[in-house]
Amino acid sequence: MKKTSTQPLHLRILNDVQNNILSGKWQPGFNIPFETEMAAQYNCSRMTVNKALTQLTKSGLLERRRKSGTFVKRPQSLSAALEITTIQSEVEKLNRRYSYRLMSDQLRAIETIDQIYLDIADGKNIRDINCLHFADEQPFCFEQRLINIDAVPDINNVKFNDEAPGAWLLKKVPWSRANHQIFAVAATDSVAQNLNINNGDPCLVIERTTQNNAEKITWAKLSYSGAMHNLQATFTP
Amino acid sequence: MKKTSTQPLHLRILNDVQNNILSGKWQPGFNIPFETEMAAQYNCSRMTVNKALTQLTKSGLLERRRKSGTFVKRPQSLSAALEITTIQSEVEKLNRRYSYRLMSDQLRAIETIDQIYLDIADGKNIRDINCLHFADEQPFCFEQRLINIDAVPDINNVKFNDEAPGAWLLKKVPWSRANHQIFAVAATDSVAQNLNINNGDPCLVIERTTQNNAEKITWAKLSYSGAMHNLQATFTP
DNA sequence: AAGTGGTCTAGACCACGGG
DNA sequence: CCGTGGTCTAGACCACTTT
Repeated sequence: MKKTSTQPLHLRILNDVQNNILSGKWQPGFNIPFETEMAAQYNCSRMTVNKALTQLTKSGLLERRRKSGTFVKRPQSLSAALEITTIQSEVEKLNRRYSYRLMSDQLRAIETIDQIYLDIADGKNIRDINCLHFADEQPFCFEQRLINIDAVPDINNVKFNDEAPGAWLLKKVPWSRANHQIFAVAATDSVAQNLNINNGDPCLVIERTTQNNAEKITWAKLSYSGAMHNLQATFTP
Repeated sequence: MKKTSTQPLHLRILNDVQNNILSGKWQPGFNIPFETEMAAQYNCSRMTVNKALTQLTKSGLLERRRKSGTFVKRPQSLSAALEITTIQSEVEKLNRRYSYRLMSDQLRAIETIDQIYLDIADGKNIRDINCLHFADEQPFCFEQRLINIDAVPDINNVKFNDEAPGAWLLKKVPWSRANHQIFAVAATDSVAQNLNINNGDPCLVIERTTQNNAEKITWAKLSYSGAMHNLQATFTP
Protein backbone atom coordinates (compact mmCIF):
# COMPACT_ATOMS: atom_id res chain seq x y z
CA MET A 1 0.00 0.00 0.00
CA LYS A 2 1.27 3.43 -0.87
CA LYS A 3 1.65 5.81 2.04
CA THR A 4 -1.11 8.34 2.43
CA SER A 5 0.19 10.62 5.20
CA THR A 6 3.44 12.54 5.31
CA GLN A 7 5.11 9.92 7.51
CA PRO A 8 6.73 6.88 5.92
CA LEU A 9 4.79 3.72 6.62
CA HIS A 10 7.71 1.89 8.20
CA LEU A 11 8.02 4.70 10.75
CA ARG A 12 4.32 4.57 11.49
CA ILE A 13 4.61 0.85 12.15
CA LEU A 14 7.70 1.43 14.31
CA ASN A 15 5.89 4.05 16.38
CA ASP A 16 2.79 1.92 16.78
CA VAL A 17 4.81 -0.99 18.10
CA GLN A 18 6.91 1.26 20.33
CA ASN A 19 3.80 2.82 21.83
CA ASN A 20 2.29 -0.57 22.51
CA ILE A 21 5.43 -1.46 24.45
CA LEU A 22 6.04 1.80 26.30
CA SER A 23 2.39 2.19 27.25
CA GLY A 24 2.51 -1.23 28.84
CA LYS A 25 -0.12 -2.72 26.54
CA TRP A 26 2.48 -5.21 25.27
CA GLN A 27 4.29 -6.37 28.42
CA PRO A 28 7.85 -7.73 28.45
CA GLY A 29 7.80 -11.27 27.06
CA PHE A 30 4.73 -10.66 24.91
CA ASN A 31 4.82 -12.46 21.58
CA ILE A 32 3.95 -9.83 19.02
CA PRO A 33 2.26 -10.64 15.67
CA PHE A 34 4.31 -12.25 12.89
CA GLU A 35 5.66 -10.12 10.08
CA THR A 36 3.17 -11.63 7.68
CA GLU A 37 0.26 -10.80 9.98
CA MET A 38 1.33 -7.22 10.45
CA ALA A 39 1.93 -6.87 6.71
CA ALA A 40 -1.67 -7.98 6.15
CA GLN A 41 -2.91 -5.64 8.89
CA TYR A 42 -1.13 -2.62 7.41
CA ASN A 43 -1.82 -3.85 3.89
CA CYS A 44 1.84 -3.59 2.94
CA SER A 45 4.71 -5.88 2.04
CA ARG A 46 6.65 -7.88 4.58
CA MET A 47 9.82 -5.89 3.84
CA THR A 48 8.23 -2.75 5.20
CA VAL A 49 7.24 -4.42 8.44
CA ASN A 50 10.68 -6.01 8.62
CA LYS A 51 12.37 -2.61 8.38
CA ALA A 52 10.44 -1.35 11.41
CA LEU A 53 10.97 -4.48 13.51
CA THR A 54 14.65 -4.73 12.63
CA GLN A 55 15.16 -1.18 13.84
CA LEU A 56 13.33 -1.83 17.11
CA THR A 57 15.46 -4.93 17.62
CA LYS A 58 18.62 -2.85 17.19
CA SER A 59 17.21 -0.35 19.70
CA GLY A 60 16.80 -3.15 22.21
CA LEU A 61 13.00 -3.07 22.56
CA LEU A 62 12.43 -6.39 20.75
CA GLU A 63 14.03 -9.79 20.64
CA ARG A 64 13.58 -12.03 17.62
CA ARG A 65 14.02 -15.78 17.25
CA ARG A 66 13.50 -17.68 14.05
CA LYS A 67 10.66 -20.11 14.17
CA SER A 68 9.49 -18.77 17.55
CA GLY A 69 8.62 -15.21 16.67
CA THR A 70 9.22 -11.70 17.98
CA PHE A 71 9.01 -10.82 21.68
CA VAL A 72 9.02 -7.68 23.77
CA LYS A 73 12.40 -7.66 25.45
CA ARG A 74 12.70 -7.36 29.20
CA PRO A 75 14.20 -3.97 30.08
CA GLN A 76 17.83 -4.42 30.88
CA SER A 77 20.82 -2.12 31.11
CA LEU A 78 20.61 1.62 30.93
CA SER A 79 21.77 1.29 27.31
CA ALA A 80 24.99 -0.38 26.39
CA ALA A 81 26.55 3.04 26.11
CA LEU A 82 26.52 4.19 29.71
CA GLU A 83 27.29 1.16 31.76
CA ILE A 84 25.13 1.94 34.72
CA THR A 85 22.87 -0.92 35.52
CA THR A 86 22.17 -1.61 39.15
CA ILE A 87 24.42 -0.62 42.00
CA GLN A 88 24.69 -4.32 42.82
CA SER A 89 26.23 -5.10 39.44
CA GLU A 90 28.55 -2.12 39.84
CA VAL A 91 29.80 -3.46 43.14
CA GLU A 92 30.13 -7.02 41.90
CA LYS A 93 32.08 -5.88 38.87
CA LEU A 94 34.63 -4.57 41.36
CA ASN A 95 34.80 -8.04 42.93
CA ARG A 96 33.36 -6.83 46.19
CA ARG A 97 30.52 -8.22 48.25
CA TYR A 98 27.25 -6.36 47.83
CA SER A 99 24.74 -5.68 50.55
CA TYR A 100 21.86 -3.31 50.96
CA ARG A 101 19.92 -1.58 53.72
CA LEU A 102 16.59 0.19 53.54
CA MET A 103 16.71 3.36 55.63
CA SER A 104 13.22 4.78 55.19
CA ASP A 105 10.20 4.18 53.00
CA GLN A 106 7.03 6.22 53.05
CA LEU A 107 4.00 6.83 50.90
CA ARG A 108 3.24 10.52 51.11
CA ALA A 109 1.48 13.35 49.32
CA ILE A 110 3.48 15.20 46.72
CA GLU A 111 5.03 18.52 47.74
CA THR A 112 6.03 21.50 45.66
CA ILE A 113 9.69 20.59 45.88
CA ASP A 114 9.05 17.14 44.38
CA GLN A 115 7.39 18.62 41.34
CA ILE A 116 10.74 19.93 40.20
CA TYR A 117 11.78 16.32 39.67
CA LEU A 118 8.51 14.55 38.87
CA ASP A 119 5.92 16.75 37.27
CA ILE A 120 2.84 15.22 38.83
CA ALA A 121 -0.45 16.89 39.68
CA ASP A 122 -1.14 18.17 43.19
CA GLY A 123 -2.82 15.78 45.58
CA LYS A 124 -1.17 12.66 44.19
CA ASN A 125 0.93 10.36 46.35
CA ILE A 126 4.51 9.35 45.77
CA ARG A 127 6.81 6.76 47.25
CA ASP A 128 9.79 8.36 49.03
CA ILE A 129 12.67 6.00 49.77
CA ASN A 130 16.15 6.35 51.25
CA CYS A 131 18.58 3.45 51.20
CA LEU A 132 22.25 2.56 51.41
CA HIS A 133 24.35 0.25 49.24
CA PHE A 134 27.46 -1.40 50.67
CA ALA A 135 30.60 -2.87 49.10
CA ASP A 136 32.35 -5.26 51.50
CA GLU A 137 30.27 -3.89 54.39
CA GLN A 138 31.55 -0.37 53.60
CA PRO A 139 29.03 2.30 52.57
CA PHE A 140 29.29 2.67 48.80
CA CYS A 141 26.31 4.68 47.64
CA PHE A 142 23.52 6.62 49.34
CA GLU A 143 20.33 6.58 47.32
CA GLN A 144 17.38 8.98 47.62
CA ARG A 145 14.48 8.02 45.39
CA LEU A 146 11.01 9.27 44.50
CA ILE A 147 8.62 7.07 42.52
CA ASN A 148 5.50 8.13 40.67
CA ILE A 149 3.21 5.34 41.84
CA ASP A 150 0.69 6.00 39.06
CA ALA A 151 3.32 5.11 36.48
CA VAL A 152 4.15 1.80 38.12
CA PRO A 153 1.26 -0.59 38.65
CA ASP A 154 1.86 -3.26 41.33
CA ILE A 155 4.23 -1.06 43.31
CA ASN A 156 1.91 -0.77 46.30
CA ASN A 157 2.42 -4.44 47.10
CA VAL A 158 6.22 -4.27 46.95
CA LYS A 159 8.46 -3.91 50.00
CA PHE A 160 12.01 -2.81 49.40
CA ASN A 161 13.51 -4.49 52.45
CA ASP A 162 15.70 -6.88 50.48
CA GLU A 163 15.79 -5.51 46.99
CA ALA A 164 16.70 -1.94 46.06
CA PRO A 165 14.01 0.06 44.27
CA GLY A 166 16.33 0.73 41.32
CA ALA A 167 16.88 -2.96 40.70
CA TRP A 168 13.18 -3.73 40.95
CA LEU A 169 12.18 -0.89 38.62
CA LEU A 170 14.80 -1.89 36.07
CA LYS A 171 13.29 -5.37 35.80
CA LYS A 172 9.75 -4.15 35.80
CA VAL A 173 9.28 -0.90 33.94
CA PRO A 174 10.03 -0.13 30.30
CA TRP A 175 11.30 3.41 29.80
CA SER A 176 12.11 5.54 26.81
CA ARG A 177 14.39 8.25 28.19
CA ALA A 178 16.75 8.73 31.08
CA ASN A 179 18.20 12.13 31.90
CA HIS A 180 21.32 12.46 34.03
CA GLN A 181 23.04 15.27 35.82
CA ILE A 182 26.44 14.57 37.30
CA PHE A 183 28.02 16.79 39.95
CA ALA A 184 31.05 16.95 42.16
CA VAL A 185 29.96 18.34 45.51
CA ALA A 186 31.25 18.62 49.04
CA ALA A 187 29.56 16.09 51.31
CA THR A 188 26.75 17.54 53.38
CA ASP A 189 26.18 16.41 56.98
CA SER A 190 23.65 13.71 56.24
CA VAL A 191 25.46 12.30 53.23
CA ALA A 192 28.81 12.31 55.05
CA GLN A 193 27.23 10.46 57.95
CA ASN A 194 25.64 7.85 55.74
CA LEU A 195 28.75 7.27 53.62
CA ASN A 196 30.99 7.37 56.68
CA ILE A 197 33.26 10.06 55.27
CA ASN A 198 34.26 13.52 56.46
CA ASN A 199 32.06 16.52 56.07
CA GLY A 200 33.26 18.42 52.98
CA ASP A 201 34.90 15.45 51.27
CA PRO A 202 34.28 15.37 47.52
CA CYS A 203 31.29 13.28 46.42
CA LEU A 204 30.19 12.20 42.98
CA VAL A 205 26.45 12.78 42.69
CA ILE A 206 24.25 11.46 39.92
CA GLU A 207 20.68 12.68 39.59
CA ARG A 208 18.65 10.63 37.19
CA THR A 209 15.09 11.11 35.96
CA THR A 210 13.59 8.19 34.06
CA GLN A 211 10.47 8.50 31.94
CA ASN A 212 8.37 6.65 29.43
CA ASN A 213 6.54 8.29 26.56
CA ALA A 214 3.71 9.52 28.72
CA GLU A 215 5.11 10.54 32.10
CA LYS A 216 8.06 10.66 34.48
CA ILE A 217 8.50 7.40 36.35
CA THR A 218 11.16 7.97 38.97
CA TRP A 219 13.83 10.33 40.17
CA ALA A 220 16.97 9.15 41.94
CA LYS A 221 19.89 10.92 43.58
CA LEU A 222 22.92 8.67 44.00
CA SER A 223 25.78 9.96 46.16
CA TYR A 224 29.14 8.18 46.05
CA SER A 225 32.26 8.89 48.00
CA GLY A 226 34.65 10.48 45.52
CA ALA A 227 37.51 8.41 46.86
CA MET A 228 35.71 5.15 46.20
CA HIS A 229 34.03 5.63 42.90
CA ASN A 230 34.35 6.76 39.32
CA LEU A 231 31.91 6.60 36.48
CA GLN A 232 32.81 4.96 33.20
CA ALA A 233 31.20 5.45 29.82
CA THR A 234 32.14 4.41 26.32
CA PHE A 235 30.66 6.00 23.23
CA THR A 236 30.70 5.31 19.56
CA PRO A 237 29.52 7.89 17.04
CA MET B 1 24.25 -11.33 -6.33
CA LYS B 2 23.76 -13.95 -3.67
CA LYS B 3 26.08 -13.72 -0.72
CA THR B 4 28.99 -16.11 -0.78
CA SER B 5 30.58 -15.61 2.63
CA THR B 6 28.95 -15.98 6.04
CA GLN B 7 28.50 -12.23 6.41
CA PRO B 8 25.46 -10.53 4.90
CA LEU B 9 26.35 -8.38 1.94
CA HIS B 10 24.84 -5.20 3.37
CA LEU B 11 27.11 -5.54 6.40
CA ARG B 12 30.13 -6.07 4.19
CA ILE B 13 29.30 -2.87 2.33
CA LEU B 14 28.73 -1.04 5.62
CA ASN B 15 32.10 -2.15 6.95
CA ASP B 16 33.91 -1.28 3.74
CA VAL B 17 32.54 2.25 3.79
CA GLN B 18 33.18 2.64 7.50
CA ASN B 19 36.78 1.54 7.09
CA ASN B 20 37.31 3.98 4.25
CA ILE B 21 36.14 6.76 6.54
CA LEU B 22 37.89 5.76 9.77
CA SER B 23 41.15 5.01 8.02
CA GLY B 24 41.13 8.52 6.61
CA LYS B 25 40.99 7.38 2.98
CA TRP B 26 37.64 9.12 2.61
CA GLN B 27 38.11 12.47 4.35
CA PRO B 28 35.25 14.52 5.85
CA GLY B 29 33.34 16.18 3.02
CA PHE B 30 34.23 13.49 0.49
CA ASN B 31 31.45 12.73 -1.97
CA ILE B 32 31.15 8.96 -1.96
CA PRO B 33 29.88 6.96 -4.98
CA PHE B 34 26.17 6.97 -5.77
CA GLU B 35 24.00 4.08 -4.72
CA THR B 36 23.70 2.93 -8.32
CA GLU B 37 27.49 2.93 -8.77
CA MET B 38 28.07 0.94 -5.60
CA ALA B 39 25.31 -1.49 -6.56
CA ALA B 40 27.12 -2.08 -9.84
CA GLN B 41 30.46 -2.40 -8.06
CA TYR B 42 29.14 -5.00 -5.61
CA ASN B 43 26.93 -6.52 -8.31
CA CYS B 44 23.83 -6.24 -6.14
CA SER B 45 20.59 -4.31 -6.06
CA ARG B 46 20.32 -0.71 -4.97
CA MET B 47 18.21 -1.71 -1.95
CA THR B 48 21.15 -3.58 -0.46
CA VAL B 49 23.47 -0.61 -0.81
CA ASN B 50 20.74 1.63 0.55
CA LYS B 51 20.41 -0.48 3.67
CA ALA B 52 24.10 -0.06 4.47
CA LEU B 53 24.22 3.67 3.73
CA THR B 54 21.00 4.38 5.63
CA GLN B 55 22.48 2.72 8.69
CA LEU B 56 25.72 4.71 8.44
CA THR B 57 23.67 7.89 8.12
CA LYS B 58 21.81 7.04 11.32
CA SER B 59 25.15 6.40 13.00
CA GLY B 60 26.27 9.88 12.02
CA LEU B 61 29.14 8.94 9.72
CA LEU B 62 27.41 10.04 6.51
CA GLU B 63 25.23 12.90 5.38
CA ARG B 64 22.89 12.46 2.43
CA ARG B 65 21.29 15.07 0.21
CA ARG B 66 18.99 14.28 -2.68
CA LYS B 67 20.37 15.27 -6.02
CA SER B 68 23.79 16.09 -4.53
CA GLY B 69 24.78 12.69 -3.22
CA THR B 70 26.26 11.18 -0.09
CA PHE B 71 29.11 12.80 1.85
CA VAL B 72 31.39 11.86 4.70
CA LYS B 73 30.13 13.91 7.63
CA ARG B 74 32.45 16.18 9.53
CA PRO B 75 32.94 14.74 12.99
CA GLN B 76 30.77 16.75 15.33
CA SER B 77 29.36 16.14 18.75
CA LEU B 78 30.55 13.36 20.95
CA SER B 79 27.36 11.55 19.95
CA ALA B 80 23.98 13.08 20.51
CA ALA B 81 23.75 10.98 23.66
CA LEU B 82 26.42 12.63 25.79
CA GLU B 83 26.26 16.29 25.04
CA ILE B 84 29.89 17.13 25.39
CA THR B 85 31.17 18.89 22.35
CA THR B 86 33.75 21.58 22.80
CA ILE B 87 34.24 23.53 25.98
CA GLN B 88 33.44 26.63 23.98
CA SER B 89 29.98 25.38 23.11
CA GLU B 90 29.45 24.36 26.73
CA VAL B 91 30.25 27.86 27.90
CA GLU B 92 28.17 29.53 25.23
CA LYS B 93 25.20 27.32 26.04
CA LEU B 94 25.36 28.90 29.51
CA ASN B 95 25.18 32.34 27.88
CA ARG B 96 28.63 33.27 29.08
CA ARG B 97 31.54 34.71 27.18
CA TYR B 98 34.17 32.15 26.18
CA SER B 99 37.88 32.75 26.11
CA TYR B 100 40.92 30.53 26.05
CA ARG B 101 44.55 30.63 27.09
CA LEU B 102 47.35 28.28 26.10
CA MET B 103 49.55 27.56 29.12
CA SER B 104 52.20 25.24 27.70
CA ASP B 105 52.78 23.27 24.54
CA GLN B 106 55.68 20.94 23.94
CA LEU B 107 56.67 18.16 21.58
CA ARG B 108 58.45 15.56 23.68
CA ALA B 109 59.43 11.91 23.76
CA ILE B 110 56.91 9.53 25.24
CA GLU B 111 57.47 8.44 28.84
CA THR B 112 56.32 5.33 30.64
CA ILE B 113 53.57 7.20 32.43
CA ASP B 114 52.06 8.35 29.12
CA GLN B 115 51.75 4.80 27.87
CA ILE B 116 49.01 4.20 30.41
CA TYR B 117 46.87 6.61 28.44
CA LEU B 118 48.16 6.29 24.88
CA ASP B 119 49.66 2.91 24.09
CA ILE B 120 52.38 4.05 21.75
CA ALA B 121 55.78 2.48 21.14
CA ASP B 122 58.88 3.74 22.93
CA GLY B 123 60.88 6.44 21.20
CA LYS B 124 57.87 8.13 19.62
CA ASN B 125 57.06 11.79 20.24
CA ILE B 126 53.81 13.18 21.59
CA ARG B 127 52.34 16.64 21.88
CA ASP B 128 51.81 17.64 25.53
CA ILE B 129 49.52 20.62 26.05
CA ASN B 130 48.08 22.45 29.06
CA CYS B 131 45.45 25.13 28.63
CA LEU B 132 42.68 27.00 30.40
CA HIS B 133 39.11 27.75 29.33
CA PHE B 134 37.31 30.79 30.73
CA ALA B 135 33.65 31.71 31.12
CA ASP B 136 33.18 35.46 31.56
CA GLU B 137 36.91 35.81 32.30
CA GLN B 138 36.56 33.31 35.15
CA PRO B 139 38.51 30.03 34.95
CA PHE B 140 36.04 27.33 33.90
CA CYS B 141 38.05 24.28 32.92
CA PHE B 142 41.69 23.24 33.13
CA GLU B 143 42.68 20.93 30.29
CA GLN B 144 45.69 18.61 30.16
CA ARG B 145 46.07 16.88 26.82
CA LEU B 146 48.34 14.37 25.12
CA ILE B 147 48.13 13.81 21.37
CA ASN B 148 49.50 10.88 19.38
CA ILE B 149 51.05 12.85 16.53
CA ASP B 150 51.28 9.79 14.30
CA ALA B 151 47.50 9.49 14.34
CA VAL B 152 46.97 13.10 13.30
CA PRO B 153 48.62 14.18 10.07
CA ASP B 154 49.12 17.96 9.74
CA ILE B 155 49.34 18.50 13.47
CA ASN B 156 52.95 19.60 13.38
CA ASN B 157 52.00 22.78 11.56
CA VAL B 158 49.27 23.72 14.01
CA LYS B 159 49.71 26.20 16.85
CA PHE B 160 47.13 26.15 19.59
CA ASN B 161 47.48 29.78 20.60
CA ASP B 162 43.95 30.78 19.58
CA GLU B 163 42.10 27.52 19.21
CA ALA B 164 41.92 24.76 21.81
CA PRO B 165 43.31 21.39 20.77
CA GLY B 166 40.00 19.70 21.51
CA ALA B 167 38.09 21.94 19.13
CA TRP B 168 40.65 21.47 16.39
CA LEU B 169 40.75 17.70 16.75
CA LEU B 170 36.96 17.48 16.74
CA LYS B 171 36.82 19.20 13.36
CA LYS B 172 39.72 17.28 11.95
CA VAL B 173 39.83 13.69 13.09
CA PRO B 174 37.21 10.97 12.67
CA TRP B 175 37.05 8.62 15.61
CA SER B 176 35.24 5.41 16.37
CA ARG B 177 35.31 5.19 20.16
CA ALA B 178 35.61 7.52 23.13
CA ASN B 179 36.11 6.21 26.63
CA HIS B 180 35.35 8.36 29.65
CA GLN B 181 36.10 8.18 33.33
CA ILE B 182 34.40 10.70 35.56
CA PHE B 183 35.62 11.45 39.08
CA ALA B 184 34.89 13.74 41.95
CA VAL B 185 38.21 14.74 43.53
CA ALA B 186 39.59 17.30 45.90
CA ALA B 187 41.47 20.02 44.03
CA THR B 188 45.24 19.59 44.06
CA ASP B 189 47.56 22.57 44.35
CA SER B 190 48.08 23.11 40.65
CA VAL B 191 44.46 22.60 39.67
CA ALA B 192 43.23 24.85 42.49
CA GLN B 193 45.63 27.55 41.40
CA ASN B 194 44.58 27.35 37.77
CA LEU B 195 40.85 27.28 38.51
CA ASN B 196 41.22 29.95 41.19
CA ILE B 197 39.51 27.88 43.87
CA ASN B 198 40.59 26.65 47.29
CA ASN B 199 42.82 23.68 47.78
CA GLY B 200 40.59 20.69 48.59
CA ASP B 201 37.43 22.05 46.96
CA PRO B 202 35.50 19.40 45.03
CA CYS B 203 36.31 19.16 41.32
CA LEU B 204 34.59 17.25 38.56
CA VAL B 205 37.24 15.52 36.48
CA ILE B 206 36.67 13.88 33.11
CA GLU B 207 39.37 11.74 31.57
CA ARG B 208 38.69 10.90 27.96
CA THR B 209 40.59 8.67 25.57
CA THR B 210 39.59 8.93 21.93
CA GLN B 211 40.56 6.34 19.33
CA ASN B 212 39.90 5.28 15.77
CA ASN B 213 39.87 1.70 14.59
CA ALA B 214 43.62 1.44 14.50
CA GLU B 215 45.08 3.43 17.40
CA LYS B 216 44.51 5.84 20.25
CA ILE B 217 44.43 9.42 19.09
CA THR B 218 44.36 11.60 22.16
CA TRP B 219 43.93 11.65 25.92
CA ALA B 220 42.46 14.57 27.80
CA LYS B 221 41.93 15.37 31.46
CA LEU B 222 39.38 18.10 32.02
CA SER B 223 39.08 19.55 35.52
CA TYR B 224 36.08 21.70 36.41
CA SER B 225 35.28 23.50 39.61
CA GLY B 226 32.47 21.49 41.21
CA ALA B 227 30.68 24.67 42.15
CA MET B 228 30.57 25.88 38.56
CA HIS B 229 29.82 22.83 36.54
CA ASN B 230 27.66 19.76 36.12
CA LEU B 231 27.55 17.22 33.36
CA GLN B 232 24.33 16.40 31.56
CA ALA B 233 23.48 13.32 29.54
CA THR B 234 20.29 11.94 28.07
CA PHE B 235 19.89 8.35 27.01
CA THR B 236 17.35 6.36 25.12
CA PRO B 237 17.39 2.55 25.10
C1' DA C 1 9.57 -31.22 8.48
C1' DA C 2 7.73 -26.93 9.03
C1' DG C 3 7.48 -22.24 10.50
C1' DT C 4 9.66 -18.01 11.25
C1' DG C 5 12.90 -14.31 10.52
C1' DG C 6 17.14 -12.69 7.43
C1' DT C 7 18.38 -11.32 3.23
C1' DC C 8 18.06 -10.07 -1.43
C1' DT C 9 16.05 -8.74 -6.11
C1' DA C 10 14.59 -5.93 -10.08
C1' DG C 11 11.95 -3.27 -10.69
C1' DA C 12 8.71 1.22 -9.47
C1' DC C 13 7.17 5.83 -8.17
C1' DC C 14 7.82 9.81 -5.39
C1' DA C 15 10.19 13.86 -2.91
C1' DC C 16 13.51 16.93 -2.74
C1' DG C 17 16.67 20.18 -4.29
C1' DG C 18 20.40 21.97 -7.46
C1' DG C 19 20.91 23.98 -12.11
C1' DC D 1 14.08 20.27 -15.41
C1' DC D 2 16.35 16.03 -14.05
C1' DG D 3 19.45 13.47 -10.93
C1' DT D 4 19.67 11.63 -6.50
C1' DG D 5 18.04 9.43 -2.39
C1' DG D 6 13.55 7.62 0.14
C1' DT D 7 10.30 4.38 0.07
C1' DC D 8 7.82 0.44 -1.30
C1' DT D 9 6.51 -4.08 -3.73
C1' DA D 10 5.70 -9.01 -4.59
C1' DG D 11 7.92 -12.12 -4.86
C1' DA D 12 12.26 -15.54 -3.77
C1' DC D 13 15.57 -18.46 -1.37
C1' DC D 14 18.14 -19.37 2.71
C1' DA D 15 19.25 -20.03 7.85
C1' DC D 16 17.98 -21.22 12.05
C1' DT D 17 15.23 -23.44 15.55
C1' DT D 18 11.67 -25.98 17.39
C1' DT D 19 8.86 -30.09 16.84
